[in-house]
Amino acid sequence: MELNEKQIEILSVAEKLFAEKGFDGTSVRDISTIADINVAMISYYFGSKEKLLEQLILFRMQDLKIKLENLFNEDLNPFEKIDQFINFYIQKVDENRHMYKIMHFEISSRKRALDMEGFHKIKKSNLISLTKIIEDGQKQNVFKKNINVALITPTILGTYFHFYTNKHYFDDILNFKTDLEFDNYIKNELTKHIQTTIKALLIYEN
Amino acid sequence: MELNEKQIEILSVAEKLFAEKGFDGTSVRDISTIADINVAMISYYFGSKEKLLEQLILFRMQDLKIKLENLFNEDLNPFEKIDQFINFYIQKVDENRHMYKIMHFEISSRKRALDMEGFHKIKKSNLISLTKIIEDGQKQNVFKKNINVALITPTILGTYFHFYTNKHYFDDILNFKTDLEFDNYIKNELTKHIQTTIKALLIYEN
DNA sequence: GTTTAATTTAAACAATTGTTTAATTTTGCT
DNA sequence: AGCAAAATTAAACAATTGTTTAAATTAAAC
Repeated sequence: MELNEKQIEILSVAEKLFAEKGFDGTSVRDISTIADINVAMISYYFGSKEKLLEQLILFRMQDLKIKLENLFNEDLNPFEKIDQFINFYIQKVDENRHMYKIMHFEISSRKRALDMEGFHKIKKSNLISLTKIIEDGQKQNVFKKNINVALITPTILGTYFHFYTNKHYFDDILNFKTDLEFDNYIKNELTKHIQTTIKALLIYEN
Repeated sequence: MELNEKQIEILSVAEKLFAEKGFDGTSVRDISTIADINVAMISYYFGSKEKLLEQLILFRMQDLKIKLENLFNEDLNPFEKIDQFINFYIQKVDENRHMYKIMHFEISSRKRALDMEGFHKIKKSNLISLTKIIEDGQKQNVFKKNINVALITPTILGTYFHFYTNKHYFDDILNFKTDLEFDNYIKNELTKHIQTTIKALLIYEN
């Protein structure tokens, strides 16, 4: 489906509102008011509110596709590869935080199950990339054996999301005055924390 | 406010539905139907749907209060204390997974900001307990210096929540056939993973 | 310039929402 | 048993929901 400027504008407004107030907490009139269009245009362009969500997912899916293959050609040691992997991963997720929030906390509880397959496929592809890095490090004897790779992603993404979804709390205990401070903390401290955590886990022997 | 059996039953039904379908995705008629009561009883007992949510939070808040002080009297080394802390923490959170999901992913996006103070207070209290354990380990020279304690909790809770909220995905890649398998995996493998991760982080020197 | 198609609009639609009403039933107390 | 309070009910309420209609406007094609 070809999307014109106006349709993309509507999708962008919807994306922000869905992430902020949830799908059910957002009315089509909310969307139309902020997007400065007539309510009927949503049905006209997308058919329904539900189909608008489906289009939004399809539209953003390409952004979510994180290209990680190029990490292998470079002449980096396994630790540097992990650093780069996490840095790139968090950066991409952070850029698409609205969409990721919708994917994780909205659609998982949908009545009519939406197409999660594309999303799962991307996740699996990223999991394979990570597995390769780790196996590489194991061959070089810098990472330990018996690593459950499937649990690395929950720690990477989980740490990020927990921080992001509890913004108020961390604004409080870390004394952030502006949103920029919070964002910068994610880019620097939090990303570094996640990198350190994963690297530590990969060499730690119980 | 005193709560009778019927009121608690209503709150329990509402809790489950709010966690599953969200606050806005749950109608008072959904609640009344499942709780097998008349719709008007919700207004009669709680005043409104919003106040029902407030009561639910107050009611469950005591369950969320995790008593961690007793961990210090025992004769455990810092690693064992971390293991016990995480084990107890995850267990408590897992028991109250519905409420935690509501607290994290529902209320944070509420228009009329609800009382998050009690919840934040509990979190801060737990953070102090964890800080004591870590400082103890640092004094005994088994943990490294320069640990950002505030980022430990996001990794513990974040890993758990990411796993829990993406149940479908992990059912798929880890081949769980029943909910029990998933639950047992949390109790055993995932908890162990989190324990290992945090202990690794606490000794890892960059 | 006329015609056709695409876009945009205000209004109406039926369904669902949270809440209230007023009547009825049940309960607890003396 | 008699009475007052509490609990429960079906019905109605107004507001909001997503969606459709049919007319009006704009754009494109010839």
